[in-house]
Amino acid sequence: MAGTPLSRSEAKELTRRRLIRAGFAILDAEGEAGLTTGKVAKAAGIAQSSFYVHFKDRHELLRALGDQAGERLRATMREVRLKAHTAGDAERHRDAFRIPLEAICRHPELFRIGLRARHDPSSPLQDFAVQTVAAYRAHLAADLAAMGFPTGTEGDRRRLEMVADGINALTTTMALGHLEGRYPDLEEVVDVLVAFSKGSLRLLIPG
Amino acid sequence: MAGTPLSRSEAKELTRRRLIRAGFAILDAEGEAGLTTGKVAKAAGIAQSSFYVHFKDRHELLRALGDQAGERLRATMREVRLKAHTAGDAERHRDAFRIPLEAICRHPELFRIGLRARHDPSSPLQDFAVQTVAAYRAHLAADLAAMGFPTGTEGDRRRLEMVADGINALTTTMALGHLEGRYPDLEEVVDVLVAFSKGSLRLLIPG
DNA sequence: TTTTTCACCGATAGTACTATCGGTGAAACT
DNA sequence: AGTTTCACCGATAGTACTATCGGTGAAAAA
Repeated sequence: MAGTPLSRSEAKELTRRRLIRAGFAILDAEGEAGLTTGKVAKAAGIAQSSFYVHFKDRHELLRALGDQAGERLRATMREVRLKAHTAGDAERHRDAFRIPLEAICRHPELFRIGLRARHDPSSPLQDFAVQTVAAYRAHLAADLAAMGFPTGTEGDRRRLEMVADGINALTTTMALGHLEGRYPDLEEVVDVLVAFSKGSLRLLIPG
Repeated sequence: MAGTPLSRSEAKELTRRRLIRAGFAILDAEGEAGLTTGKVAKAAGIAQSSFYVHFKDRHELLRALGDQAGERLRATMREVRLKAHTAGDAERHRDAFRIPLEAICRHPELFRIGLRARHDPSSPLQDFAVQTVAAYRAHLAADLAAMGFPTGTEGDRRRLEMVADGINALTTTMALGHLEGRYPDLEEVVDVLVAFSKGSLRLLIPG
């Protein structure tokens, strides 16, 4: 190992990153109840009391983890979406399903944390998780609107939201099944998602 | 109030029921982290220490709540399924979606507890929740098989499971949206579920 | 009536955690 | 060089909870 002459601020930043990394690992393995200042600090190689050099309190670590999870997910989505642009047009439809799937599979721990927090009223991350899902649902609905599906009446828009909500839930569920090893072939998962969505989109066609 | 001359065992049973009822309320409102022996006991009107007259420890209460939740859900499903038998054949398909929806809406707190536990590794209810979902998925897949969809190859069976998994997720999501007030019309929810499933079932048809 | 049982109580030991405090040594200024 | 800063440490006060214990009075058994 090259002796790394870290400046003080660099060393501090490194420790903070270690705390965040340990926080994600513990959150994923043991849930929010298992995330204590002592455990994170120990996993990051510092004393429990030194935790407070980096975070005001336990709550602030959770907020930081939530923010970072959202940021990473957005970044992964963006990155993986770039590949879609290079694909042929016939593949575009399948890509619309494969991209979120890949984003989820890239960082399953973030995904699981969000899933858990969403239904946990004792979690400080609940609002964040609910908002993230709502934003994704709205994003998907907007994409469908851009594809030409009607949005004239309030009923139209609600239908669009329901379909978006459904597609989101399906993607989530299939990704979970894939991660658990039940659906090993990602292309087959895309097949199923495409089939489900074809039925729902037919509902949106006017007349 | 008629002075109720309860026998000792009747009084004990009543207290136990009060503890369970309080347990459900707290679990739904504050999550598993908020469910302490002190809070349940207080809500049931007894001292914290008296909690241990009825349960060996906190864990045993959670097990009891899990068992009872499963039992109640099964009972509700059975009850609501009886209505389907009286309906005309044209309505049978829609009933297949409406029945689980109504079962969920009848006891949303049990449903939310299960949803939360499923993704929480720190929850003693996790195994129970995961098994419940797996059982429901298998049940649905068996129903589809009975409807004549192919189950010859392992691939066929996996497809069937994926579709069942998807329908389950959609039902869950739509019920949640309905409970949150986003999809107030349950018949419209059924419309959307039918549309989604039509697409997926087309995938299962051989050829 | 007398005795036993037991659901409930208050008190408390034990545990696990949060957050604060004063001290320390090396890095970063002057 | 001397001085200051500060990331880290161990110790600890404070909090919230779990689970146990001996005591009490009314119901149940004798």
